[in-house]
Amino acid sequence: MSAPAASCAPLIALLDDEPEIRVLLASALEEAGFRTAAFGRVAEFETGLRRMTPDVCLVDLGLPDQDGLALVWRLARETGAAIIIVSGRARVQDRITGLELGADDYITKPFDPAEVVTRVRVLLRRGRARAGPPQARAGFAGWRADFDRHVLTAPDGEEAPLSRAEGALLRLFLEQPNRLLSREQMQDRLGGGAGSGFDRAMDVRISRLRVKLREDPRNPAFIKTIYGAGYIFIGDVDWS
Amino acid sequence: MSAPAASCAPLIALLDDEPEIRVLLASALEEAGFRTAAFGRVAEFETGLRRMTPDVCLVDLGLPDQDGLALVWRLARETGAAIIIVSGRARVQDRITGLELGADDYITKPFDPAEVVTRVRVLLRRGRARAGPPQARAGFAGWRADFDRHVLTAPDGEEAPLSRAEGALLRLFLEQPNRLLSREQMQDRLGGGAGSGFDRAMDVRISRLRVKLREDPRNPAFIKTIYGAGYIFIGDVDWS
DNA sequence: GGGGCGCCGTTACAATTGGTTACATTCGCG
DNA sequence: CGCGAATGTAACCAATTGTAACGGCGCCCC
Repeated sequence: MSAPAASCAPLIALLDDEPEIRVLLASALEEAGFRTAAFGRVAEFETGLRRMTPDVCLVDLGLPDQDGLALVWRLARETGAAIIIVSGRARVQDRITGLELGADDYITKPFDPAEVVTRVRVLLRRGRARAGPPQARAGFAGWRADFDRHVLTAPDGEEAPLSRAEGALLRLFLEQPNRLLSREQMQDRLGGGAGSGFDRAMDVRISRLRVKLREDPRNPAFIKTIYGAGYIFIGDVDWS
Repeated sequence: MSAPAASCAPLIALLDDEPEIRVLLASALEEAGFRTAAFGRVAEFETGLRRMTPDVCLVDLGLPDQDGLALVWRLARETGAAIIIVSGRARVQDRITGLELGADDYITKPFDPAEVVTRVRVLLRRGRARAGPPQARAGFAGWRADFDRHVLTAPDGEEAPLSRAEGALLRLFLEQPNRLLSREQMQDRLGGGAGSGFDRAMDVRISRLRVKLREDPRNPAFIKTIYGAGYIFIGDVDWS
């Protein structure tokens, strides 16, 4: 959890089909010092998530264009963001279902914006507490990466130099293991220059990093490709 | 965060002055597989905390012998346990105060024990999420599916990579074994493309998944077709 | 200043994925 | 058994991805 916000204030993504509610929530959250990104439809929302990494997602369930619960399920699996459901359905069974599917909180309408802001803060508090100071070394599956010395050590002890781009990319993966990262998100984090529009640079960087990780091209062990979506690093990472 | 659970089942500490509520909550939690420790007074509760490390504390606010909010504040600072306030006070300001002081959730009376259990699970889920990848493996009839690594292992040990669509589909089946799934339900859940009107895509996906499962086309062992209705996965699935 | 060298973005082309289509097969129902 | 609808699946194709090859750029050393 704890998507380490790109720059400064935590980013809250909003999904609600009613514009007044979007405005109500967005202004309350911004007044509290958060950045917000509001959407009215599931499709837009998911497009938006490709290029940003919110810390918390606030989603309304009663959406016109798609089942909100399916979205919650996907969000819980594919993003590290905390999820708060805001819904008009107040029955206990609805709440239980939403929470079981992966939501972290469930707020029923009508709601008080101040309470929503507080619950957002609560979720961020837990996420934040975990984020330690940036470390320079990490290990996974017998491998070691040293980002100060820019060296990658294989399980058999052999060392390979990591170039700047490779190191940044590997570090990004190791900070977010087991999470889907879209190309846009990766580009954002790596500050990878203009790279607007059509760019295969990320694919090539991935490819080169895979070589140093001795990946089997047919079935990579660490960096998996999610067709049409991005990449995901699989493994237990421990920073030390 | 994430009080390192002693050994087996997570421990939930209860504090409520009404014995019936203690019993109600304790039995619901134990039925759900948790260990519980119930107390009626703040003093007893704090004594108990010296000899045990609960993963979650469920505390009632309207206590006779001490201000509950002060207790919440101490718990939040001094223990790593997640805190859920259970209170008769339903005003927004009460909830905000409790959450600001360090509670992770706030449930108002009267409550449904099932929802309390679910919210406890949610908090434990977040605490554990840090340790490693979520459990994303399932087994059935000698087969193993690893949805993080996107690998399907046959009973004879042979591994086959699962593409994204195949993995999502298989996962959907394994989460709902022995239940009829209509094409619409599956499409919804997989969040697949616009699903414009007439689509045979699902049939083709099923077909491809059957190949990897080495199904006999004449008599599939796992994925049965229900003519005119949908598909159903037959088998004992255990998630580990 | 020049040459060598490594990094890294770009391009081109091969391989893979997954939706669509077309046609064979099966099912439900007389 | 015949018929139409539903399903299985091979084949096709557009989009996406892997990666080898090329070339610009900065850097170091002489």
